[in-house]
Amino acid sequence: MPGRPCSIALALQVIGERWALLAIREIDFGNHRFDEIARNTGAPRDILTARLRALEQAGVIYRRQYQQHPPRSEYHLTQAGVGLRPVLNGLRLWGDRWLAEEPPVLVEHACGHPLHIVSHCAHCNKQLDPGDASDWSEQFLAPGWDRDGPRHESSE
Amino acid sequence: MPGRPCSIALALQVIGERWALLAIREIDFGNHRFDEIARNTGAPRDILTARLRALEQAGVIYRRQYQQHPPRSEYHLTQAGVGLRPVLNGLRLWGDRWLAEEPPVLVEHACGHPLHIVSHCAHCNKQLDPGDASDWSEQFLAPGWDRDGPRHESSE
DNA sequence: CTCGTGAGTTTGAAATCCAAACTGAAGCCG
DNA sequence: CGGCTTCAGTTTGGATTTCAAACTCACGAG
Repeated sequence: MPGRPCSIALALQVIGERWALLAIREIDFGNHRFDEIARNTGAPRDILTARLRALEQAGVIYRRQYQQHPPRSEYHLTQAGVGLRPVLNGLRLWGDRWLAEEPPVLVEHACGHPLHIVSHCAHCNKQLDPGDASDWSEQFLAPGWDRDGPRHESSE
Repeated sequence: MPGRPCSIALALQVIGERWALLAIREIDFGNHRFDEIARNTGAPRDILTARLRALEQAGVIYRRQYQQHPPRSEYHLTQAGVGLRPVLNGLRLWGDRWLAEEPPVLVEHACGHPLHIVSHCAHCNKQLDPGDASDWSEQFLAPGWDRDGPRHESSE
């Protein structure tokens, strides 16, 4: 696991694999059972099993047994899982904007209008995004790194 | 490609593969050359080549030759690519919040304070996220679907 | 007794991934 | 000139993952 140390990379280790986010989408949708998740994502069932276990491990979802004997459980989002909604929303909006042929799926905000997210800095309340969180190209670097990779001060 | 029709799934087909988002992160960082991207992501070079080609294909990045003879090109984000920043930010913030041991990497907003994004509905300007774009569990469904999968009205 | 549902597990072939070595084509250096 | 380094890939061959489909086990209904 070389590469720049970075929470994006960290996050992707947890939810970056092929079916993970779709499973989370389904659970967030209210489809808590294995078969529903499998059907609606299209994921192979063995892979889905593996992903769900990994996501549970990572604390993104948890299992609740709703019957034993044939032990059957439902999958639910933890707080961390719910915390992925902004990511899901971001992906959806991006997909709608740049990928969808027909913009079919409209999400409405509680206010009754189609959802269009704008991000603001929580402190100064200014709108974000146009690269305004700039300078992070420097800020972002962990100590011991520069833009060209790890800095080798003396030995090593 | 079964599974629910959905722009999240669409988006993931483009940027859902293992190294895609990290490559985009690097390019957004200002590292436009192949070797830098390879180094900073840790991706195998052949895979990276494939991903970059796919992303170019998808219109997320474009190549600009900066010399011929040994043809060498730089990678840049298209508008669609820049449009992924909210997703990148979302992932970063989520990773920082739920995954990072030490919250090491602080990104500063232009206002000089640490970046903390809040999302607002562009129309009513209310803050979003706590599942407030609710009801999408219904809104989200494409025609011909209900929560349990495709609806079979008559034939088919 | 047979069928259907639900949540997996097993299987074996096919697709991917990967690290490391290799390939030109310059450019720099003494 | 002869040799080293940079850059952007390609090639290689083995390891790992993915996948669809079939199978399992334990009910519950008809």
